[in-house]
Amino acid sequence: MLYSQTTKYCVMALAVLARQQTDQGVRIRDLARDTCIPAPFLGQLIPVLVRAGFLTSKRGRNGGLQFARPAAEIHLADVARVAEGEIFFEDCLLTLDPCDGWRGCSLHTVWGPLRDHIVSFLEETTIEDVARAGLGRLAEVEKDRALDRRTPAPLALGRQRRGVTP
Amino acid sequence: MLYSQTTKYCVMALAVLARQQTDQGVRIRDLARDTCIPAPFLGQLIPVLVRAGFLTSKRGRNGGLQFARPAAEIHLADVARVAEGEIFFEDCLLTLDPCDGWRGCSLHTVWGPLRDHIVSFLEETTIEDVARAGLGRLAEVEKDRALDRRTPAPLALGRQRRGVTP
DNA sequence: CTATAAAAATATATCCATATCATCTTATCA
DNA sequence: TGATAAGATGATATGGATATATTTTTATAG
Repeated sequence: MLYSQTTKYCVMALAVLARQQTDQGVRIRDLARDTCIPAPFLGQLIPVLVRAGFLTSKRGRNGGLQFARPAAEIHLADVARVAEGEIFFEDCLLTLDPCDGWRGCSLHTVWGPLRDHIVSFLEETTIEDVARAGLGRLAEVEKDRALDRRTPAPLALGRQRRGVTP
Repeated sequence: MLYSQTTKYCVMALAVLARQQTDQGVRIRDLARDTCIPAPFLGQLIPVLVRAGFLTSKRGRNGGLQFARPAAEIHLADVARVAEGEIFFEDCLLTLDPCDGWRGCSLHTVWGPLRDHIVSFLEETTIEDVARAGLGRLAEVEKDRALDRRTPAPLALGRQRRGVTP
């Protein structure tokens, strides 16, 4: 995976929250249910996202989560920086020169362009992009599921991995 | 990291080996020294690369490692498939629709192009590319090191991470 | 002011990639 | 054939990411 499960959880949580945003706060418990992130684990991710300035949280009755700034201003790169650390962006995929780490890496001509491409993607894509991109396809997915219910899929060709998120 | 440390070790080992290839076999011990991969760990990676058909190994005196096929015919994607499994290529970075894994993922329009780009890179880049790409820069790196020895670097600005390979 | 609902904090457990260690097997040379 | 040099194998240790459970703090309704 390009980045860790934890980072992915953060992206998912923020994107799903962006869809549910109202003037009411959203409870961690509900967000966990809607994202299928283990609730206690999400509960320990949230304070990180709050401290990072993405969210505000309010305790007590009628508490919950809200965005501290618009989802359109939160980029995947921001999330990755918080969840993976700055090191993530300095990563070298192809280090060759022995024992000298990225500094001595002589392969930036090979790896560099792809790396730039990846970083651009993370810098340009916002949580709102993620939240909205799905909407167009949701109906389609629903139709798909309805079909599934009527005509069972053929055995073990395609579709086997349903539900698996590696 | 795009792929795991183990995969990176495999790529490094193969690339360094491609540079040292003679009619003699190369010893695991020496390859470990030249790549700075922990020797016992490399010793357990090698049989995997042998079984995958990248290398041949010969035991006993005058034994060692050799390529089973030209380094120019081994692609990074082949190595990743062996070290990470096929799942690696089906990975979804942005799964949003709750509890449905990659199949229900509605974000392929966002993530798909980058993903294709990454896979193409892995499919097109060979071990020989990696092995040769560095050669042009080696002299430069050597000069750099010589300079370092004469004029100590300023404290804690830049260069701090020398030797770190995240 | 008290009960309650919520997030925050803390401590602990689990799992997997990574790494190490000890032993076994094989091939060659003297 | 015995000694040695090499890779193969299997058991075990470690660390960090992931996950869970428990307790503490805070805010609000009533």
